[in-house]
Amino acid sequence: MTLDALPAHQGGAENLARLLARALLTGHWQPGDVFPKELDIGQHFSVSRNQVRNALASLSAAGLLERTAGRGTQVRAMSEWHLLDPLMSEWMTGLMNLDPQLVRAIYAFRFSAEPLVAGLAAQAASADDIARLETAFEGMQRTAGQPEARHQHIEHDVAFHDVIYQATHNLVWRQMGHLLRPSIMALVHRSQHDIKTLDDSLARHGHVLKAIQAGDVAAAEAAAREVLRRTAIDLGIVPDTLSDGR
Amino acid sequence: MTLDALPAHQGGAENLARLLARALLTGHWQPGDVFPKELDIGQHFSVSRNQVRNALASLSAAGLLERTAGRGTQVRAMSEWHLLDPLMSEWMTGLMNLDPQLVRAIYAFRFSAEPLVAGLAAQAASADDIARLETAFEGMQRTAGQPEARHQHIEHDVAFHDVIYQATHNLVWRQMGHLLRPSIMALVHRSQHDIKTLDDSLARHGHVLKAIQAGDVAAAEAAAREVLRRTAIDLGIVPDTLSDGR
DNA sequence: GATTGATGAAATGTCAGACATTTAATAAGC
DNA sequence: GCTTATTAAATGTCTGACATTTCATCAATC
Repeated sequence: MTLDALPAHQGGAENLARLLARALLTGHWQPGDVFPKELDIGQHFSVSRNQVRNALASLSAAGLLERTAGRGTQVRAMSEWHLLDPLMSEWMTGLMNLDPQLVRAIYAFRFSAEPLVAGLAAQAASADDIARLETAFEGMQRTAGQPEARHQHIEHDVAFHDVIYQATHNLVWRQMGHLLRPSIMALVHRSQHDIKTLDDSLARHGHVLKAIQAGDVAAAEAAAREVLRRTAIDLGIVPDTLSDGR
Repeated sequence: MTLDALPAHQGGAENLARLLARALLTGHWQPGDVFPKELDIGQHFSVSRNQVRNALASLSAAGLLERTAGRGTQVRAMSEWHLLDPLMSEWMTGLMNLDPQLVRAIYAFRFSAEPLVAGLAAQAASADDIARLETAFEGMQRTAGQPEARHQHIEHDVAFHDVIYQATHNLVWRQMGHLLRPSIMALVHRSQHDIKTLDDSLARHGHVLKAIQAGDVAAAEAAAREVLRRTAIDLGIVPDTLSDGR
């Protein structure tokens, strides 16, 4: 893989890092491949070696690359990636063509964890949390079925899930919510087609809201599971086969 | 807080980063405090500005610091820390005097998540996973009650928990297992005092092993919950009050 | 002929200094 | 008193040189 296939960049080491990271996340390089050397990258994008080094340092910190003095820079396998690094999360935002294997893994995680999280939220949610959850849900209702408001609808949907993670009032789960944001966004983007599907999805979200309002742990878990089943159907994933290859 | 109270450092930007990170993690600075400037740090530790900048870049990436041109470097609040960043995990390894609030938050997370993880492991564990789990358990048994082998006992204990996360065969949970390693280590260190406690802990671990061997999801969840209850008792944590302050 | 050692090229890592940019405080001017 | 220059101080950036690590090549020696 060469640099020529990549889009131009708009200046700034962060932009360069994002650009290269996205190329890696979408599989433009294979694990074990040698990555272009600093000077070549700098020349190709017309940036200083400093910028390149800063960008590569970020990618290296995220486990996407392995750099060793004298040898060069190598691309690491997906199992080495630091999926929970906030940088990754940022780079993944808006990426619609993520590696399918990665999408499945993240969905599988949510499918196992989110019911539990909803249950914790039902226990720990404050009045503020519930108000935020209601706002998000009303936003989803208001924008449902309006093609011109699709973007807003997705925003509300993602916010709904995020609030649930926040409502656990646990530092670790909260981080998790932030990190999953882009993945959830990507999943939501892929699902939700016709009106019928959308209504069903909306109803299932409503059940989660009601359960959390009532503080009913078991109901919240069950309702969250139903929301994710809906997502799975939309994505064409069979829930029985969620674990990664052995 | 000044730099004078910190230990000397052994060269290398990574060591410097770890040193400063640990000072932050153990509360040597308060949120909002201004952090020493690059040149002062460099002078104090006799390292180049480059090293300092690299170290500070890491701390900044982990959410410990916020750097803004012209103003300086500020210390961020714990809620802003990227707890799931692998760097954090590395910096926390071996730290015995973590902030109590942080210890509680991490334990609360494990208390909620680990039963689920054990259940997933019971579903997905391969023969290799089970073999590793048995090895770890046997190691725990072999070194139990021998004060001179305490370090090894802890290693086996941590390995036991790690294997469970690995056995889910899910990329995200696996990462989680790696990240929690140092925290688990710290928790295990604090617990396990007398023989009686240790025997009880060992028995509870054994139940988890048996359930996973049998592929019994519900039993694995219940057994993992019992292991964590034991830990909670040792730590003096009341499981009912696990959610963070509202 | 195989092993060892010396040499050199090529990559990343480090340093030092100058300069740019941002921010905030201070002084000047109306 | 308010606005606007000026200045100081911090982080950010660039550049060129040098250091270090790694690997390949080739030669020397046994």
